[in-house]
Amino acid sequence: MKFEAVTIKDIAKALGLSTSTVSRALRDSYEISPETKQMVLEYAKQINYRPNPIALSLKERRSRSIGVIISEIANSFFSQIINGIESTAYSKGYNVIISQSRESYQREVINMDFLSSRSIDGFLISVSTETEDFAHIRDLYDRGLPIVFVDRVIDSIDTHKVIADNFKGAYDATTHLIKNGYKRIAHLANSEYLSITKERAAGYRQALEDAKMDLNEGYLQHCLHGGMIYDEVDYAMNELMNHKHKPDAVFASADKLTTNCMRYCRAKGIVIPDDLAIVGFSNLDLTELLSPSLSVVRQPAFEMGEVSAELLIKTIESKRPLTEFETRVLPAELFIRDSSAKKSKK
Amino acid sequence: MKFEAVTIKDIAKALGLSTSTVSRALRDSYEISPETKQMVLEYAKQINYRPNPIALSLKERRSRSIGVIISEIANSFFSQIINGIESTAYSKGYNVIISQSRESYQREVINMDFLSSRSIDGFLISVSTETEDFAHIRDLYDRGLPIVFVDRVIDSIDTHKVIADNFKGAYDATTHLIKNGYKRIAHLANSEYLSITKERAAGYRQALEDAKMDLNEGYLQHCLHGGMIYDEVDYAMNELMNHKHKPDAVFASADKLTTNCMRYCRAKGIVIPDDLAIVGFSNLDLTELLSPSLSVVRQPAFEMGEVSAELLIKTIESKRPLTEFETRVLPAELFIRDSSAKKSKK
DNA sequence: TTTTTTTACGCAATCGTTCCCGGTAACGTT
DNA sequence: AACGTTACCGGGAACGATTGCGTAAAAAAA
Repeated sequence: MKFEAVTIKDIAKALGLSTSTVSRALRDSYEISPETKQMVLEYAKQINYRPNPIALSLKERRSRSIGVIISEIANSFFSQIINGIESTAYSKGYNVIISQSRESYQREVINMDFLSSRSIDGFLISVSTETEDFAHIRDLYDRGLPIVFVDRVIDSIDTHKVIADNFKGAYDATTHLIKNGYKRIAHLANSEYLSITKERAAGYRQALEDAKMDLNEGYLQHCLHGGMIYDEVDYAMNELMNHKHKPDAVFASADKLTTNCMRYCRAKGIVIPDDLAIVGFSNLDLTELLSPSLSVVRQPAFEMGEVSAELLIKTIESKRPLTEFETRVLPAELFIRDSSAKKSKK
Repeated sequence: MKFEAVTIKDIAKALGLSTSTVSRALRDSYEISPETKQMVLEYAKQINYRPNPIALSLKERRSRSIGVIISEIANSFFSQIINGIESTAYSKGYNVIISQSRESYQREVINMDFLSSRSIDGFLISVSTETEDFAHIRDLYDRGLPIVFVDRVIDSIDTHKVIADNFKGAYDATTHLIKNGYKRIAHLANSEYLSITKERAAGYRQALEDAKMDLNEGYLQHCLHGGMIYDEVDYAMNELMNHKHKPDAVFASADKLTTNCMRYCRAKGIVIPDDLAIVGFSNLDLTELLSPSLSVVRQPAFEMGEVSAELLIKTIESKRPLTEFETRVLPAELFIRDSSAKKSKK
């Protein structure tokens, strides 16, 4: 099946003009007489002419579409980021093509390869939790393809970056637990490779330090897939709960980590927050409906998407290669609910 | 910024051949000698040649990308559908371009217009709750653009359709409430325009009828935006709870309707399921973490996405316009949890 | 009236690819 | 020797749009 569109040629033929004249008339060139212009414009509107974007892309060697590499859209944080991206992209006439790595390095490489061969003008990337080797990204970067990182950035690649204030978010969350009387605060962390993991762990450490509390290295557990696989959370939580000094609170540093931690507690009969308090990074919009309602650090995902798309499009449309790049840090906010209620004396 | 790709011309020049020969060698044409073929293939691999998809699109008059129109990706049901779509689309070499209507008719029209002018080979559509007039869809359909409906279909347009068994899902959910002792079962329904609304309401009615229970018309409340706006749920629930015979159970027919119904109960101090039992259509993956855990009718969203993408691509790639269309009905499954526990005698 | 300038348009190249026509060898057949 | 086959390859026209350049006619200047 095919559906034939109207071309500039059809207009030219119908009006007895050349294609160049029609093209110029449509672009309102000065060297076309007002009468001709009006005639063309009217006819074009009448037959609902639309310039063929593919022909334009070929001519201008740009596709007006950007590729987005994220772990998965079924994650509130990322779906909100995408909303932000689409918002600015569409307003500037760009298409958005989304591709999910599902926290797999291999899929990330394959997807980027696929998209980059499909004439993408630039990439918006949040690397997978498994990604340790950046050759596939550096490769495209070196060939001059505009790239902007969101959330999970790569320090060694010099380009625009948009992140939340992970350090402060983690610091605030941990400090909140401390103030509410928790003494043994564990950290259920994301993959060690990720920038956000390091930043959040640093905030966690600093909070403990500022409160003159010792960091028990056994309280730090990493999950390579960011909690996407329940078993890794199960393993990590078992490690924590079998510790000789069982923690009384957990600071989880990702959406899935937080919810799967709750799942674990349900399964094991651990009462939140009496047995174990929980605060986690999460952008879920129904944390208050959970049982108990969940205290979270929330990132400004929509804005992050907007800003990163703006920066990417700016890079794409700049005449010459940029040399100055910025890193935008947006605030993360702590929402206190029941899962981290003041510690009960018992 | 721009990044220059290798073209067939570069290969031709480097190897002293014509572009036609190179093209044919790459496509393994019989009229090219094995030696030439190998030479071209080797060199192409060496310099990492990738055919320019845009040039191909122009030539073949197809873009190998499909447009998806849904209400919003931040909804588990739709994000799962998209996963299914991407899964088959990517495996067949198609790009997926997603566009969200956010349950707005106007946005749906604008987005479809935008995408159809961007050389889409076909559409996968789940109409918005507001969509009552189908002219924008019929228009494209009449011009021969392949279209497949998912979930929310339009009866009057003859094309492939993929839906869940809404009637049975609703019937099962309602029957389950009846069996658990609930006598006054209300139905919090989606927009009246939607096909799914009618199908689910029919299942609800049938279940009541089969149980020899009267349908109280006051128990049927519609929400024009499928619960996306809290206030409409608030209004509808107030109508229900102020009914002279206050219902003791609610069957909600959409994801957001269900969760916002819970929100309402929280806000009003209505205890679930003691004061009001709830069963709803939902594809949330953390219904068991809610308080109380939520009984749901779950749709096979991923499969629906897969199947619909398959049907769409089949339509796109068929040589002549199809005349026979199928409607695939996939099973929906009821998961019973605490929100619809057996009615307590009190 | 002649020359110059301006106006308004067409020609053709271009983007990267495919594919319809050729064309030219080197054979084999009569 | 003359012709037909076969194998291989190149030229060039598409696909739809833009754009530099050329140029006819009209207008302005000489």
